[in-house]
Order: sequence, then structure tokens, then C-alpha cells
Amino acid sequence: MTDLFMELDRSSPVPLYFQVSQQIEQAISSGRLGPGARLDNEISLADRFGLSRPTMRRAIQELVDKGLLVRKRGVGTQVVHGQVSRPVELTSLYDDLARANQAPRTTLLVNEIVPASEVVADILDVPVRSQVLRLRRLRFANGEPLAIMENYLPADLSDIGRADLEERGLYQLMRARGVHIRVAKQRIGAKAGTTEECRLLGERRGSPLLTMDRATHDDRGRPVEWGHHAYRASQYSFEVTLVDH
Amino acid sequence: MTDLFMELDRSSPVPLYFQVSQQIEQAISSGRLGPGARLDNEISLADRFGLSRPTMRRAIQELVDKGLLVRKRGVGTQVVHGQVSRPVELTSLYDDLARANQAPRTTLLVNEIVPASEVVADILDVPVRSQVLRLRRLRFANGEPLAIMENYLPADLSDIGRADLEERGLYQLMRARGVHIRVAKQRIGAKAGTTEECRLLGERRGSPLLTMDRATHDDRGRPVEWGHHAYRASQYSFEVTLVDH
DNA sequence: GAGTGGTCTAGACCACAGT
DNA sequence: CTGTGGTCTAGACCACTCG
Repeated sequence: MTDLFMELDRSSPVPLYFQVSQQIEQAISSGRLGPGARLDNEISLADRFGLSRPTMRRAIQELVDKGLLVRKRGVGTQVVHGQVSRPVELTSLYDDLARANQAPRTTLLVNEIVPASEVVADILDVPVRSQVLRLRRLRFANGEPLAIMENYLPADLSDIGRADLEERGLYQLMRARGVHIRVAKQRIGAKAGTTEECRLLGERRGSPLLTMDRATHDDRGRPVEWGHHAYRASQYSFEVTLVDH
Repeated sequence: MTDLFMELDRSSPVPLYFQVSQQIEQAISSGRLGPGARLDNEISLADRFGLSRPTMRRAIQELVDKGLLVRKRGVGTQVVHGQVSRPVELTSLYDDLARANQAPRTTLLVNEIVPASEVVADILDVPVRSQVLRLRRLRFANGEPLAIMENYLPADLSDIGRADLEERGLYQLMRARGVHIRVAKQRIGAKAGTTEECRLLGERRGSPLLTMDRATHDDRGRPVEWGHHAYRASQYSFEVTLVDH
């Protein structure tokens, strides 16, 4: 363990534990802390950063939850072997693509107010047959079709239907309307594409599609979106990191 | 908020924060705390349980990470709307099926020591062409074929090949050999099944399969398993809950 | 026995939401 | 303004691993 610590900015609004975890993460991805490398114990690390032990612990725990570090009582904290994997976060497909310079583009197929079916009403926690916004979009990346996305939103967010849905992601537009997205529950599966789906996606009839059903909730626990997405299996997959606590 | 608290067992080895989080989770799944219900603030909850605030916070945080609760500064803690979803944990398919009384059964297709290919050697962090254990199994649930599972294990775990792989899950056998599984990095996708895969799974040729590639690490950060699984899309899907921190 | 992480306490100050 | 969660401190004791 050489000095992997820079100064902390105690006047910054960024929490100290986050500043520390970012510095350690940087040390890992840059190779200064290679696979299997052992970190010093919490006490001495806390001393070196000038922090209390709980704060140092939280910084380390952030990286354990990300799957970058592994800890064992009586042994210590080590960097996990294997390639660094991209973090799994609550981001939108649009933002992911934009960040990866994949030139996302969207075609709006359907944009209408419909009465809620029983299924949609149940998930969005609104009365059956009350009005909800239905969207159906075709998402491109690098000019190639990537996914068909069907979404339902409660009535008070239906003005999103008048926004520039072809130029921005759904999450981004919701955030701009003061919706603070907190929890997304997803079910990932697969199916054979229908004739229409495959036509839209430029796949052969019956090609396998990766599907994702998602219910999204805001910081009040209120359902704010339900979606059914179908991705070209040849172009897309999901990454998930699981940690045993 | 009525009294949803029972006594805590301070002599138990079960951590207090876990006892509390389980009681709250029970109150939610039983309906005593319905969707949208507000919890008392941390201080009074801590008082009622006779705990310090950090311990109470940790109990609540457990459920926030599970997607059951939602918190907002200046507002409070509320139960998320929507149906209670099964927790996503680092468990094996075999254990999941057994717990759901799905009568898991396994047929061993391949059980051999092979030289590691470059890909396998890289993931398992062993020399290329060194010996690794290769397994290929067909997993049934309720008598129906469910998944084809191909796995590679480093040489020092190759005695698992002599274990009762048809009667127990791989994770269970690894644990029995003192392997403490900690981190699993998965990539979930879809593909059309090959002729052989579909034959084994009892699907029509070219049926869509849900695929999962997984690298597993133990509590020292060492790679202990790499697997490529293919599930019948008509029978299986993954659940994932994402939380914005 | 020495060293590690896991748990827990009793305070403190702050940022933000809603009135 | 009041109430909430978010952060941070400086200790303490325990359980576990390993030599």
C-alpha cells in the first residue's frame, strides 16, 4: 500500500465517504491497486485520511456493494480478481447510449391517452379505465434499430406526450418535471419477436428478443411509469452484480 | 403507526439491525404496513426499539436497498406502492427451485477435466491450458426441462466432479468444500437455441433462450466458477430491483 | 495472541421539505 | 419555523482468522 490518498475537500458538498470511495475506485481502475491487492485495515486507512472509522467503513462498503472489493473478518479487504465491470445503476437506456457515444435516436410510434387496463391500473395505482398516457417508441443506436419500448404513465405526467420524446430519454423528461426516480423493479426474460416487432427492428421473423418489464417508483413510493421493452438480442444485454452480505 | 415492534433478543447472534428490519418487512408483507404508509421518524423508532439511531438507520436502509421502503429528506420514510416482490439474492437456481417446491432435478451431461482455453483461463485466473473442471448439466423443474448449464471450475475444486451433482446445486457443493461465495457478475441476454439445445430442452428448433454468463468470486476475491447458462424463455425470467442512492 | 472486520452507542451538525 | 433524513465523530466490545 503506497499512498493512494489525495487531499479531501471538507468544504465540498460531496460526502467524505464518497470522495474516499472514488479515490479508491480510481486506484483500482488505474491498476495502482491490482487484482487481489490487499488494502490496509480500516483503522489505519481512517487515520491516513483523517476520518473516523465509520466514515472509512462506509467508503469501503460502497465498493464492496459494487463488487470491486471483498472483505473477510480476520483477514482483510482485497481487490476482487477479474476485469473491472461497468457499474449497474439506475440509468436510462438513452443516457447509457449517449454516454457511450452510441448516438441514440428515437422514433415515436404511438403517443395517445388511453383508458387504463386492469393490469396497467393495478401497477400505476390508478382507477381502472382512468386515463393514462401510452407511448411506443423505436430506439436506434448508431443508426441501427435497438429496441421497441412501450410505456404507460399516470395522467398527471401525460404532458410528457407533448415533449420532445424523439430527442430525449423518458427518465430525463420525467426528472425535468420534478419526478425523483428512486426504485425500479425489472423482470428480464426472452421471447420470439412477432412479425411486426422483427420488421421494426430489422430482424428476421421469429428472432429472439430480450425483454424487460419495469415498474418505476418515485421518492414517495408512487408508481410513475410502467414499461415493456424488447431489445434485439444480437445487440444488447444486461449486466448485474450480486453481492452476498 | 401502531406497535409493529416485538421484543428484540439482545443475546442472539442475529444482529439487532437485522431483527428490526425483518420485523418491519414482516409488517409490510402482512399488510399491517400498506403501500404508501409512513413510518415514524428514525429517532422515535429508535426509542421504541430501544436502539441507537445508527442501528435503527441501518435496519431501515436494508429495506430501502431491497426496494420495499423509500425515503426522502424532510419528508419521511414510506412503504413503496405496488406488489411485494421476491428479494433478489445471491442464491443458486437449485436452491430457488427447492424453496419454491419446484422439485429440482439434474442430469449430468459432461463431467471432465479439460485444458483451459484462453477465455476460461483469463476468467478463472489460471494459466492457459492448465487443467480445469468442465461440467454440463440439464436442470429440470417439476419434471420439465428448464436450463442447460455449462460451468468451469479451477483445478483445486475439481473433486466436485466426483460429488453428487445430480442431487445438489453447484453452489451448495462449493460451500460444503469451504468456498465462501461473495460476488457474482452476470450478463443476461437472449439467443436462438441451437438444434441440440432445443432438443435437450424440449423446445422447437430455434426457440428463444434466456442466457446468463456468470463469473463468481469467493471472499478472497478469487474466481471460483465461470458459467454459461441457457434457460427456456417460456419457463424462466430474472428479477432485478435497482435503487437510486 | 495479534490483527481483522462486524456491530453498537450517544451524541453532533447539516441540508432539505413543508408550513 | 419545525421536522425529517444525511453525514460524521470517537469511542466500545465482540467474533473470527491465522500463525
